[in-house]
Amino acid sequence: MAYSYKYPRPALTVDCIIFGWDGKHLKILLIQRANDPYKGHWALPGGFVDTDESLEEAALRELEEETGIKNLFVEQLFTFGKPGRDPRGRVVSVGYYALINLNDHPVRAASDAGDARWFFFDELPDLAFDHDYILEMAHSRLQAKVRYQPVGFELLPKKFTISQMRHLYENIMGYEINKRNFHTKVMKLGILRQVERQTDVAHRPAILYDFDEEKYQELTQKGFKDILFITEGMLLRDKRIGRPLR
Amino acid sequence: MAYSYKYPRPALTVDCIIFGWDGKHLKILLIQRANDPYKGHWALPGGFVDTDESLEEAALRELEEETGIKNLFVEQLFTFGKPGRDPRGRVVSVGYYALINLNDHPVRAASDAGDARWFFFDELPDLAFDHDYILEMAHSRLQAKVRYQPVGFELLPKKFTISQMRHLYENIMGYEINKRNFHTKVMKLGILRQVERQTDVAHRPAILYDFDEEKYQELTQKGFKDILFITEGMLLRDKRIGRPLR
DNA sequence: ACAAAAGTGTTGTTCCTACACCCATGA
DNA sequence: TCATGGGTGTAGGAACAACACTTTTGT
Repeated sequence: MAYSYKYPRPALTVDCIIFGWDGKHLKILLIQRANDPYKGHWALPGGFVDTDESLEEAALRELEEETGIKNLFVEQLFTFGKPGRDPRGRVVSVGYYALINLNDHPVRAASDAGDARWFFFDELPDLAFDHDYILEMAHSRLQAKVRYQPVGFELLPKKFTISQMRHLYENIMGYEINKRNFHTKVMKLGILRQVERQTDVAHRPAILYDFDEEKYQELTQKGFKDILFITEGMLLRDKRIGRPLR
Repeated sequence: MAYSYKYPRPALTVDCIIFGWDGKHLKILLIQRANDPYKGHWALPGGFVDTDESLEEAALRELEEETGIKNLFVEQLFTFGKPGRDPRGRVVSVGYYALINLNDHPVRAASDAGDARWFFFDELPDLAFDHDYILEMAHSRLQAKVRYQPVGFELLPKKFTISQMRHLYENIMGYEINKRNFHTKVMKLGILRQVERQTDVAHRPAILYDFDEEKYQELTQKGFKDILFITEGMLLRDKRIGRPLR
């Protein structure tokens, strides 16, 4: 059975850019394509949009089908529609991205795709289609977002130290961050609750915090849009850490 | 002749949100629909994407066909794809927005649409489809953008006074702005060139400036992302001017 | 005692905010 | 001279940037 229309229509797909954090490294979730085109290549999870679901629902459905991950908060990134980006013909794709803590979301080998795996953000394979471009854009967006919103709580474990948080930010931004000033800034926000202390570490034990969601809500509502969380001078630009994408 | 596909495909359209400035008011470009659905209603200019053009090209083409306006810099806003947003069936729409100076871009009565007109942003008619929602989103985006980038030069005439610039920002933000502090901030950027003086006004003549594009480029490249152009305290929130949308 | 990482004190500087005030023009 | 809007001075405080320093643990 076929569906016909008076005018030609592009195919519509969604692609998911899932950033993960394992406590040490920033990672990206990729699937190995089971079919042509680009059979065997790694790609962003995603697929065609059904007629009765919203774009966001499509993104979440495809993600679950291909990787087993569900219940994410995704955010629309951009829509990619340049003719020629897919060898099968005109395909327009809506990108969605999300941030998760790796330990909370195990990846299962999926049915639809050959394989699903986390890759270090620094060591990505060549991707199918224009997915490397999409990924680059998602990363820029993440960097921009992180600067003026203290996000990253989705990525961190429930209890975390300021150092862990700083380490995460360093990996996202690609630069070392001034320890003192980061600490001051985070504390001033007042959205962390001290819960306990580290044990069994060969140095002064760090304080473990959790995230006070109520206080965070208050902040966002009172329009804290003019706080820049990561300021320019906080980044130690000389000593570059991590590797830039391409 | 018809086009058929193995699986159903949503139709893909683009919609254009064009903000205009006439020196006094913020306006929006709308067209009157010539055909059903929503025949006779006002709507955002836009239409179906052809198979061989990019999304941005489609937006610019539709805009020109329906309003005669061309050569704009448009920026992608968001993609709207909730089932049911169009009574004709599943239609996904990519929104593009742009800012222009009204005097530079005359609107001609267009062939494709019944009529094209500028509306005061404060006095919009009920719009077709979910276009009021799209417009609201575009306005939020404009407000956000304007806060951390000194845009608005597309909207202003070639020579303008600081007051005119402030007036524009007040209309975008919906609040009065502190005169002194706005002036200081603009001057500190160093992207304005003093060119001449007003004449024939019943008060001290203002200095006319133009926009130094080179200096602006320098700024953007050196990453001035952490300057907030419009800060929180600069907005005089008590004395609300303009009316919020809806 | 030492290494290692956590966490704190502090200072000069810039930026923000909120005022009050003066200036130049046409009527 | 007055009304009108353009433009400037400035002071207190908050935030930023940069640096050195102390603390607490395991080995």
